[in-house]
Amino acid sequence: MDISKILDLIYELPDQSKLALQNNVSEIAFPKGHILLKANKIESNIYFIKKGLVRAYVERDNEVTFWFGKEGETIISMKSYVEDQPGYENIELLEDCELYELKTENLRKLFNEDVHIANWGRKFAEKELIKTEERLISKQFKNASERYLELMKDHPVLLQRVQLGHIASYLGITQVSLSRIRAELK
Amino acid sequence: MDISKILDLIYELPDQSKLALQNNVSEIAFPKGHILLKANKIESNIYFIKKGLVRAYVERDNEVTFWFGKEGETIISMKSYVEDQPGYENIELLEDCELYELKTENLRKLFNEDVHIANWGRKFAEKELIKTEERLISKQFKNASERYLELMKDHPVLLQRVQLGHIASYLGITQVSLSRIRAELK
DNA sequence: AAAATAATTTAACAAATGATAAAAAATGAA
DNA sequence: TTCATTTTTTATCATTTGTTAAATTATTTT
Repeated sequence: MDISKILDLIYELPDQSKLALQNNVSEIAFPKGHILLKANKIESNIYFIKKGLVRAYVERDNEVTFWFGKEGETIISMKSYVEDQPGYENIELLEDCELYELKTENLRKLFNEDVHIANWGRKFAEKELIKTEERLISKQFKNASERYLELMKDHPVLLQRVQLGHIASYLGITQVSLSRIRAELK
Repeated sequence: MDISKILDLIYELPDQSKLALQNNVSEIAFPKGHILLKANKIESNIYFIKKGLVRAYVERDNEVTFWFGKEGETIISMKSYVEDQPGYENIELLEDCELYELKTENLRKLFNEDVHIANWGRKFAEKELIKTEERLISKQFKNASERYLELMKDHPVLLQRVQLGHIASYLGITQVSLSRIRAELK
């Protein structure tokens, strides 16, 4: 997916503003397994996924995967981007990826100069917020089996491209529990 | 908490932009128990809490409380505000409240006219996003007892002002489970 | 203060999920 | 292909959380 399309998915910009953004974007590729962003570091870039699949996870006793990103989606260390503080997430590439890279510093400059880009940034955060809030609510009143069915319905492609251990973690259960749930559904 | 302080909590605006926002704000009060926002309706206002306490909940088999707002916080139907669609949340006042009211329509106009206000709106969504994401992650790798202790540490005031049934729902457990957890901690 | 109502706790049992270990299946490397 | 490694499933038992009902405590109304 090309950068113009990706930017439009968030919010349609006037040509001039869109060009200003695109002029700050460069292309870069990494292989499967690469760790793109590391926790406890201030990250100075954000990325848009041209091709490939990634996951965001935090390290605790075990790894907790809390987000998947595929073509058209934005990779960001929220804390770095918003508060200039070390982030909590690691980003691992689950497939070979082609990415668009944008320096946070340049984006900040554009936010202050161009009202359309500022609103583009606002829309991005607002849409992510709704998605996250809906997941939180879903987690709160659905059991693991219902959340699995919901994921199958809403994001069937993830089940084909992501190994089940990560899916289980994303659903907030152990891999063994997920296996059991899948067995019961047969 | 006065409106000037509340706006600054999100992002410090130049005087002129701040005044433009404040000029669109009016004061209004409602008693405890009032339902301020209703689910499945497009809401045309957002509110800032001058004084009081509210909760956001969705109705399923039972009620699921997923957010509390107190002095200085912003009350918003996310779907209405972001996508002009009926929202999923109800907002109930848990105490008598004094609120600042702002028409979404006017705010949208300001977003398009004033780059500072657009960035103020961006910061608001970004900060809410981080809070929501952190709660989602916490829900994913902590058990109920750990989440209760975390809430006690981070928001002790809620435990004094909110009845336990709502706290339990917010933690994603039943009231009976919360009672059991509290008994074990004694 | 007494009565009525609402909120919280306790108890007993059921259901869901976790932990550990082992087996089976799938994938990747030589 | 064969071997080694990784992923997924299955089985067993432990722990956590849910459900229901009743008892207790707190709050509100009369």
